[in-house]
Amino acid sequence: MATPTRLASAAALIAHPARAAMLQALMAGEALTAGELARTAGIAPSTASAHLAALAGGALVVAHAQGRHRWFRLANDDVAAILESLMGLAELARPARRWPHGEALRTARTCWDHLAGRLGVALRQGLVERGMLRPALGGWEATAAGHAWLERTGVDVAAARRARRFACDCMDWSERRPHLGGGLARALCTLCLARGWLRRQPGEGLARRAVVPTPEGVRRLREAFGVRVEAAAGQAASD
Amino acid sequence: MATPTRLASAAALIAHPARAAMLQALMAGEALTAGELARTAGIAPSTASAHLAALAGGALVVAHAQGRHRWFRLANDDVAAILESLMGLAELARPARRWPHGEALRTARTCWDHLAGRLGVALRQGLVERGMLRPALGGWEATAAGHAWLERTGVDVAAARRARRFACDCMDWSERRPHLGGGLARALCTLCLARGWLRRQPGEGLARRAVVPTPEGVRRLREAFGVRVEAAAGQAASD
DNA sequence: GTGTCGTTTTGTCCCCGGGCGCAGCATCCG
DNA sequence: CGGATGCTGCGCCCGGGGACAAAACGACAC
Repeated sequence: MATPTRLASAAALIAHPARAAMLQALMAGEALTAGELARTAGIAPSTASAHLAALAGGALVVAHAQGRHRWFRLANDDVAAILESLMGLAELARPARRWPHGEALRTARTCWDHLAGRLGVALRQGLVERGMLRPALGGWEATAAGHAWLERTGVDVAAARRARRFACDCMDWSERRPHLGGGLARALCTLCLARGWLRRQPGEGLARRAVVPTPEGVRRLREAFGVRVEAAAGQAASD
Repeated sequence: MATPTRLASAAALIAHPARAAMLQALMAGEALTAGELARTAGIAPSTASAHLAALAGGALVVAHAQGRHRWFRLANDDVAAILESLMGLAELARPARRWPHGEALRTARTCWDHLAGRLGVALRQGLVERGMLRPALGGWEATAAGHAWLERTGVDVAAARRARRFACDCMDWSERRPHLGGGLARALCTLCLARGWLRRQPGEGLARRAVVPTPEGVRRLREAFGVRVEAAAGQAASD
């Protein structure tokens, strides 16, 4: 009876609406304070504190005290992958005929530390079609042309190579097709945000995951990656 | 608030000890009746029936009525993959210093429809090292030599190719290294069981997942795949 | 030092999810 | 056709998990 119980308790950490809301917010990739997470989940700070202690105990999040704040973030990308696949499972169980989460989220969002949604899927497709990536053991590696081109574009390829995985497929929960994960995808996401091509949404909770392309971003993404995105038009998720 | 709730309800299906026990039993890959699952989970048939209805509603399992029995099995390999990764998460949270689930389970077991444990990991390593497989888009493909050799060994390669994925890595929860999943892995598992090289454990629950090599199996696995396994020595998991 | 802010601990209350037994229904057996 | 078997729906009961308020604690600012 040992293992089923452990399986159950691992899932139980995610199974609570308030904890799920916090985890969703953390899926944006940034660290958040206990107070922010409490507000996001719509519960009292004391309640949130107990939940966060449970999540930390289950190795789903890690805490980092700084001054009178405590910053929480997801423990690692494995946790993010599990959350995404569970989202996919939920979607599969009740395929919504109407997408209820706001168009912005579907257009472009972050998945832990990389890009997802239509943008993420298109990005992967663009890189592969242009011969920048080729299949490798358990994922993708850069071709010679791809490596040169990435460096020229300003991607920190060296940092990407230090990651556990350079580039791998990560199933997109809304598009049902893979987008790119791993060190390269992280570097790309960082680049787009640093250059101001994409901007994070100010909202809370799930809406926090959405990113919207700036006018310059629309142009650059088309030029650099051959990705067609619309400028910020969709409404943010109502959370 | 829509999506966090859905994430939570998807996880909640797994979060219950009784349901988790049933899912674990189904991870052996065979279909089981409602009564068997009730006994496995140690609950009354009526309770089990309610749980199974919930699992079916959540698209985690599928039911198939035949006579006065109802056979349940996991809905698909995505579900199996999610369950395995949650097991890994649980293991990560509380790394047991002593493996509490019985040696047999760790030596060789099934993971949905393919082989896992030390045997599964060694099998993958053997095939790769001997040049039978090479990396491909999102997994592995057979080399020319590999194809010929697999057919000669009696593996139903044609059936394996019809699967959604021919061969891909599947993280092994106990070994923390990948074993082989996909159509090829399924065919290999089928072969080993059909030829009597491996025999399923008679137990219930988690123990059901264990497979033990017969004396002939030990020899054949070494000859055919270069895999060293011990004959049935470990005790079955106490469940 | 004193006030404020963010977080956690403690205590208390309340609600609902899950347990079983029983009855009902379908199926197979002789 | 009657009895045994397998599964499910209904009703009732119980226990524990999670909610908040209040208070304690530590850190920062002035």
